[in-house]
This record gives sequence, C-alpha cells and structure tokens, in this order.
Amino acid sequence: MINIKESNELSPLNHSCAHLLAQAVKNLYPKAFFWVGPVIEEGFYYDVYLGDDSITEEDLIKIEKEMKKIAKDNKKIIKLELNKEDALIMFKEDPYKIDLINNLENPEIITAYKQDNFIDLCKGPHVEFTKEIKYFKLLKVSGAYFKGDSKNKMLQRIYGVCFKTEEALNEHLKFLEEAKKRDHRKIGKELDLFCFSDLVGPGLPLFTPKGTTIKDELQRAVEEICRKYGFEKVSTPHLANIKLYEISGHASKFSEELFHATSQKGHELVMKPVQCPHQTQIFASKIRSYRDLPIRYMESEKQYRAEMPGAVSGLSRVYAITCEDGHSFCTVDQVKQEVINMVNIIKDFYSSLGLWGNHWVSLSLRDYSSPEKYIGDPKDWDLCEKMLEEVSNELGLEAKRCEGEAALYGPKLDFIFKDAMGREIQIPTVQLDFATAKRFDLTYVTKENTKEHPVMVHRAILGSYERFLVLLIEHFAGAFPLWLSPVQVNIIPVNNDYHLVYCIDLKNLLLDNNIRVALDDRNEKLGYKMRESQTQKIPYTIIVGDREKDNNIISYRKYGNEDTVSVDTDKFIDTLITAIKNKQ
RNA sequence: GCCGAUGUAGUUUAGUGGUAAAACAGAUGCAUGGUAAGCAUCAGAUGACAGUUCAAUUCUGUCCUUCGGCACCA
Repeated sequence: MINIKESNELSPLNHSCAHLLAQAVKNLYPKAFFWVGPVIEEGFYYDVYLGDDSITEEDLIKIEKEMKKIAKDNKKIIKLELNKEDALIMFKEDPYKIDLINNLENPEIITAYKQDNFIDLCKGPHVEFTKEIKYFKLLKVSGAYFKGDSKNKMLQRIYGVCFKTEEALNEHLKFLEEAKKRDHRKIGKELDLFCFSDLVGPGLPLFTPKGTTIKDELQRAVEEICRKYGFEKVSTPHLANIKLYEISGHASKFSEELFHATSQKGHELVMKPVQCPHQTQIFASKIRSYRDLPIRYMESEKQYRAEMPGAVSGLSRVYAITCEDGHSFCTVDQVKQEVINMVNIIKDFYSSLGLWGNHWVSLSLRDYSSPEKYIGDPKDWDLCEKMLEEVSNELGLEAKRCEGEAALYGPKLDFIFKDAMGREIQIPTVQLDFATAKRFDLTYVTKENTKEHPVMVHRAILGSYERFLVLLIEHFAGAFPLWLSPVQVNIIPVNNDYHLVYCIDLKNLLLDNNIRVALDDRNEKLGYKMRESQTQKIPYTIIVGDREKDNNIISYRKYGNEDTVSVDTDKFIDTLITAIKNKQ
C-alpha cells in the first residue's frame, strides 16, 4: 500500500525532484514516456515507460548525475495554466498525458510546470528554481502496473528522496541502513528464532525452540486477556470438506488460494484457509438459547493459503499461517459491546508491548461500485457499517474510511502498524458479519421461542503469529522484554571446575521458579561468554564465582548495561518472577 | 502472477575461463579465576539442469531460491 502524502513542507521539493528525474530520464532515453510522479510518504516516485529499453539499478547513478547537471543550470520553474484544448495540443505527442488530461476531475483548470525545455502536467506546488533540488538520492527501480491494474502492461517505477540539507539526506540514508539491521529475517537468523528449508519449501517457516518459546508466550498472554472477556478456547482440524467453504463463500472467492488435499482412498479435502467456518460448526452442534449468547470462541491453529509466489516474504507473507482468531456469536443488541470489548483487548495487548500509537485505524468498507464482490444482504451491510463507524467514533479511534477494503462478509476495523522499514503491516482486526450465520443457518432460540440468526463478530488480536513476530522482532530489534525472552537468564561460572556444581544447583533453582535459564559451561574465557550473552541479547547474565557462592548472592549484568549489580539470591528470583508476571 | 535484481561452507564476505580465499560459528587438543572475541590443528562451499568450451563457480539459457517493488491479501 502506497501512502500518497497530502502535503508537507518537503512535498514541493520532492515533487520538483520527480520532475527533474523525468527530465533527466528524457534526456538519456529520448523515447521515454511518463505516467505519474507523485510525492509519497518517503520521497517520491515516477512511473516511466521505455518501450524495449529498461533501467537497472546501475543506471540510477547515471540518471542522478544527469539530474545534478540539469539542476546546476538553475532554471526557474514556471507554472503554466492551460485549458483542456491547449493542454491536449501541448501534449499531443504523449499518449499518457492525453489519457491523464481526458480523465482529469477538473478539466477546466489544468496546470503544468515548465523548467528549461521540459514541461510536465502537474498540480504543483513546486520550488522556484532547479538549484534548490540539491540533496537527493534515487533509491530503487521496480515494476508497476499501468494504472495499478495487473491486466495492463508494466511501467518502470523509480523511487527517490529529496531533502533541503545534506545532513537531512544523510540522516535519512542512515535511518534506512539502521532499519536493515532490524530486519526480522536478519535478527531471526542471528538469534536463531526461525528458519526455512528448501526441502520443506518456501513460505513454510520452521520455528526453532527459541522462536517457539516466544510464540507460546504470546499465545498464553493473548489467551489470558481474552479469557477475561469471556472467550473459550477451541481446537479445530486443519482439513475440511470443501463444502464448508462453498457455503461460507470462500471457495468461490478464493478458489485459487486453496490448497487441496486428496488421498487414494477418495478423500477430497481442502486445507483450511480461515478458522471461522469450522467454528460455526461448533456453534451449530447443539441448540443454542439467547441466554447463552454471546458465545465466544478463540483458537490458535495453522491455516494455509496458496499466496502468489511473488508475495511470499520472510515471515510477513507465508503459506502456512499460525492464526490467532476468535469469534463472538451474539445478538444484534450485543454487537456494539462486543466490538468495544475487542478493541479494548487490542488496545490493552498492544499497549503492554509499547506498540500502541505506532498505528492508524482503517474503517474498511464495501466497494460500493462492485457489490458482486461481497456476500450478504445490502441492508445488513448498511447496518454493520453504521454500527462500526459509531463505535469507532465513540472509542475515538480516528479511523480513516477506506472503501473497498471490507472483508467478503462484512466491514471491519483494521489496525495498521509499521515495520522497521516503514512498510505498513496490518495485524489486529475486528469484523462484523451478518452473512455467515445465515449461510450456515446458525440459529438461537429467542425469548419468544422463535429462531434467530446470531451475528458473528470476528476478531484477531495477534492475527498471524508470523506477521506479529515481524512487528515484534523489529520493534525490539531482538531485545525482547524479559517475559518474552527465549533465554531469560544466562549463568556464566568464573571457573568451570570450582563453580560448576553450585551453578547447576542455581540453574535448577531458577528452573523450579519457571525462569528460562541457560548455563554456559563451555571451556571458554569469561569475556568470550559475556560477549555472546550480550550479542544474543539475553536480559540477565549472571556471573558466579567465590563471592557469589560464599555469600549466596547473585551478581548480574542486564542486557545493554555495562555495570554489574549484586543482590541476595532470593530477592533476585522474586524480582524476576514479579517482572515476568507483570509482562515486563 | 508481473518487472528488476540475486545465489560461493552453518553465517558474513573475497575471488577467478585452468588447484576457490578468509573471518566468525563447529570438532579436537592446549590454555583459561571476574564482565564483549586466548592459541593451534582439523573438517566444511560455488542453487539445479542444460549449452558454449580442451577446460565453466565464472559466459549463455531454463528452472528454483532469495531480495526490492507491482498486483493480490478472507
């Protein structure tokens, strides 16, 4: 998802830089045509069509040089106001600009900007002189579909950034370097959290003991919160009869994304791509009364989606997804409170990890021009969208209306965070659904002894554990809080021979207190072990020598600190237990 | 799926149309009592398949992986 920035103080500069880029490309590739070149949150891009020719990363250096050359000439950037006819004549050689002009919302007011002999259609604003465009860098070149439609041909998209000062540019480039160091794929390898295998296949992550520890702790934490809100844990199989998804509507909408599992004995099953239909069948397994509602189920199981191969990346898009999913089956009157509860859970959970605030909320509504994309009664949709918007306003979420972002069966509130590189990553969600219960003919008995369909409110807190780990790893840069750390305490004996027995006793004592502890008894020097303990970002490293042994104290060094602190052993354990309990 | 790039030991990197180099990690031995790398020895690699060539890790092609995007995302 690209965020076209409304405007900020850098946007005229970036916009002018995009024009400069286009001019340089035109100089070097006279056959080039240009589509659009907007300012985005981080800089700008320009879509270029070069026919048979193409620009590679190496060419960017050449283009940058040409840009610098042009800018130095210091031409004034002049605004031109045109009517539609003049504009069509002016750009008569350029099929892309003609397309743009013919599709303009306000064809009465057409503006173009001219520098030197280069004119580009543009709303502006721009800086005054090309000399001001000095501190820029072209970052990458990639493909992009013409008009964003995969049926169309591909253009080349060149990305760049521009700043007012050299320092600001360098700072930005440094930020990009630093962000690379936080990349979850890099840290996942360094800290041994997960891996991939060619034999198992791409998009199928394998979690190591350390990665699994984090996953399990997260699961425990989220279930603990949800249980307080009345969620009960269920467990459903990874396979299902395809009919289940024909009824839910997933089979037709996502047929290409289903993995099929067949057997020689005649089984024709699919791997579950979502959890909801399975859970509906638990609801359907007996007669439900209005007195039972809301009924809330949650589970953390694998689900499988045959994603487009080009979309698979690290842990953020995979085929096998561990999904933390939950549903509330409730009456129409209960919907609002259910949504409020779920948003509160999300807020609690993300706040406790320091992630709340680093996000925006999308009120994801229907694409009103394509009703065929959705299931359910339009009247129900109207009601759902209204309710969701009301709740969102009451809770002060400042949600942005996003038409066309709804789920198959209903509108949703999506919470969108950012990864280390500033890319958006959508995780928690609350979704309203009048349709699914009707499709499965789920009912409950009302007070008047009639039958009524429940409403389903879908919610994901962690969403996919894989995607959540991307956010978590990059947020903490691998230095997890104590309660999540795979190894919480690392014991280093000063001397392996003299202190080992005491260290083993200490290790067992910590283990008895449910503290995850490692004992480094390798034949290496203390400094060597300390270095590794720090690079592995273990929260507490404790050194055990005569002083500690004889006085029953713990000397520990916290990750990131240089000094050592000594406390009584009992006190140390109490402190840790309390911190873990409080999710610190 | 589309555009562009990528692939050398477990990891990070070097290099070459003719014996593939190193650091860290690993194994072994020695050394080792206080907070970020002790020493020595050993073992370990050119993604797969074709083609060009006397000879390919190097050049070409196809596929696969991974990366940056696009499109998709229940």
